[in-house]
Amino acid sequence: MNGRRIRIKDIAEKAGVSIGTVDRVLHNRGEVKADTKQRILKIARELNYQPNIAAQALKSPTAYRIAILIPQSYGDNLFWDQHPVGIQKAVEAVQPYTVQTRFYRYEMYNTSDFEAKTNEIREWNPRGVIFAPIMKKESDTFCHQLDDANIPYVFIDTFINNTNCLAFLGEDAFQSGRVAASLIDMGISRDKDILIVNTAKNLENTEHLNSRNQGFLSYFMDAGINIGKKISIEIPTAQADVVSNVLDPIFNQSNNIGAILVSSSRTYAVAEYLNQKGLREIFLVGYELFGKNVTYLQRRVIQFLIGQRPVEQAEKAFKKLFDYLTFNTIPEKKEFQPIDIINAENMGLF
Amino acid sequence: MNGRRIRIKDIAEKAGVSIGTVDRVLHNRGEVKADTKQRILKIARELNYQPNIAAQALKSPTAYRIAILIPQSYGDNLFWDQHPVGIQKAVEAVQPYTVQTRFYRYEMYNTSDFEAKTNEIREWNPRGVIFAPIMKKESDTFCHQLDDANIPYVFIDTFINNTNCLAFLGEDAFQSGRVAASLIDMGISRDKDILIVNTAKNLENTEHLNSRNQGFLSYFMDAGINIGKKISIEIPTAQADVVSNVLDPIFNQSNNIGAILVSSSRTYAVAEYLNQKGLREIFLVGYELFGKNVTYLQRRVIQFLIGQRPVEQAEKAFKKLFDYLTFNTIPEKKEFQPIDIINAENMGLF
DNA sequence: CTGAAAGCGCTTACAG
DNA sequence: CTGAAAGCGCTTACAG
Repeated sequence: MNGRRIRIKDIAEKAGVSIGTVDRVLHNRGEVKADTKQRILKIARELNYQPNIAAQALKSPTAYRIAILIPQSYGDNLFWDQHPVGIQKAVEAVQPYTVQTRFYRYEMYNTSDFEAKTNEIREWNPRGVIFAPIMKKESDTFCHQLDDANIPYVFIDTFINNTNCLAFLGEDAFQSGRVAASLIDMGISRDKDILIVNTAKNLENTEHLNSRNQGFLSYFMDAGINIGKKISIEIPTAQADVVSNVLDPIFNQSNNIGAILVSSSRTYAVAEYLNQKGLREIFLVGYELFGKNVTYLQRRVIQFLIGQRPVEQAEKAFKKLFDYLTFNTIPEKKEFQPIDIINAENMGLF
Repeated sequence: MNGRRIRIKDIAEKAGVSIGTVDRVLHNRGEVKADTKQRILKIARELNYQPNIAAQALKSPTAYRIAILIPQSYGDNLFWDQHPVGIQKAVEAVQPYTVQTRFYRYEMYNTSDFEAKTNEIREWNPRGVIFAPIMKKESDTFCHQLDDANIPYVFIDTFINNTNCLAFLGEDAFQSGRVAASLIDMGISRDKDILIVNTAKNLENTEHLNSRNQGFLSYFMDAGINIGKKISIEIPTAQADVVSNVLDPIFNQSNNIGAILVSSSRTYAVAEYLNQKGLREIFLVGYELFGKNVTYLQRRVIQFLIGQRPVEQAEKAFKKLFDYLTFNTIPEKKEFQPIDIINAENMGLF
């Protein structure tokens, strides 16, 4: 932190060349004799040269174009409205660099809309892309297109294999299933059954809901003490009548269910049901702190929500992409977000 | 984000003056005719002028001196070694500005050492100070000295009233006591007793341990279902023999204790005791994720740790001070950190 | 009270 | 293959 900083000029003097030549070497802009190049690099290393980013930024006020491709909010589910907030924060944080962001929001599970949006992005020709590859096959195609165009991309929320993504920021879904399990295991007695509610339309295409389920079950294989049944069901949409149709047959008869896990952010739909039916003894655990989930957590209909900090997720994704574009920093490939355990007592501070 | 940015030059042209004059007005460096001043300010506002911080930073490589006054680590307790990490991150984040930080670490509860360190700081004459006002009276004195010298300061960890602190970053101690209570309430049966272990030498001087205790008890007044006794005891130091001396009389006889709350980061000391005694049925909750606490959490001797993100705390404190010094941004005065609930399943991701 | 000029460290044409 | 010069937007003496 102390002492005067090394400038290009210092390197140039030591090497007996001009600053232009040093710059060429440092940026690999070629056309430098091999041995002067080596000499300069050696000196730069020895002096531990770090470019002055103020000067760098001052010279290049060209705005980076960054495209962000994420789902629309749908109905009560405002999960995806949190990411833009994070992007905004990250953009402000990289001042004095200027950045131009554009959001492309596709309809969830609508593959043709997804494709339309990816085409718009390619027309815009951004320097980098941040996106949530919820639909595997279509995302794969988009990755290839970006690879061909030499545009780096960062995944958020969901990870898919066998791509050249620069990085991934998201939840360790398997582990978050385990976290949910550990809370339920503690909250209900040993012999009670547990109902697992999945709300996705098409589970195959949403790998991380699967992982949450697997993680949840794995916990009871090695660490949990609960020996009750684990019953999986699916609720296609969050509408009240649909929820009732699925849950009534279970709860209108005698049962041994002590807890429910909702593997997605639509936990409020089940909370609504339990609340109306007066089933307040059920220990309910679900995902994501926002909207109606907050209300039901506060009213202690939901016992715990598992959070994955979507704002921070987007913020970090942007930072990684930006650092790559600006400083050529290769980020750690996979970074998992902390898994937040949130109940009525600590919710206010998130 | 779009369009060309307004520069001083643009304002100067519109006002029919030179850029020097604009600069004088913008920085209140006086000596400008009143009406030109008004004209320039008006234009700057209309054009929504924002200085280019790259250019600003490039011109003034004068490093801000920031002093950080926090306790030393002591024994196994590495809590205060986490804050320097946060400061470091924050300093890197404000590049291209250069900052010179100096850490002054006082011996916990040693008032004369604290005073010695505050004198050293005043000799160094920093632009701002970040400090943990653990000892109320001595901290008060230091605040007055800083006020007189016109040096802004930010509190971390502990808040004290009636000072001119720029901001406070820390835990809502009362609420974190409630969080601990809610976990214990869920983890043990209704009629079990709860032991509250306080480890500070001098509770009066450490207000936030008191607040945690109060919050903990308050939970059982309004939300908790546990009706067992709440027994408070004090353990002066974390040494194994001292811990045994206090706890043996309790656990060597028949008792009804189902859970222990340790109100400080020295939770590991109690975990060590429980582990050695084979008291694995006790539900143990304590504070701070580091060192031996981590080990015992992993081994499920500790059920939950409450965390307050010390790294992030320091990071934010620095940012607030820096933004004030650089951009004159007045921060929100009191900002509470999120209260993290951490168990063996989500600990790995923090 | 005000303007003109130098310079922060870098990058980008341009000239050789 | 290399150097000299201009300029990014601001601040800081200096001259008047």
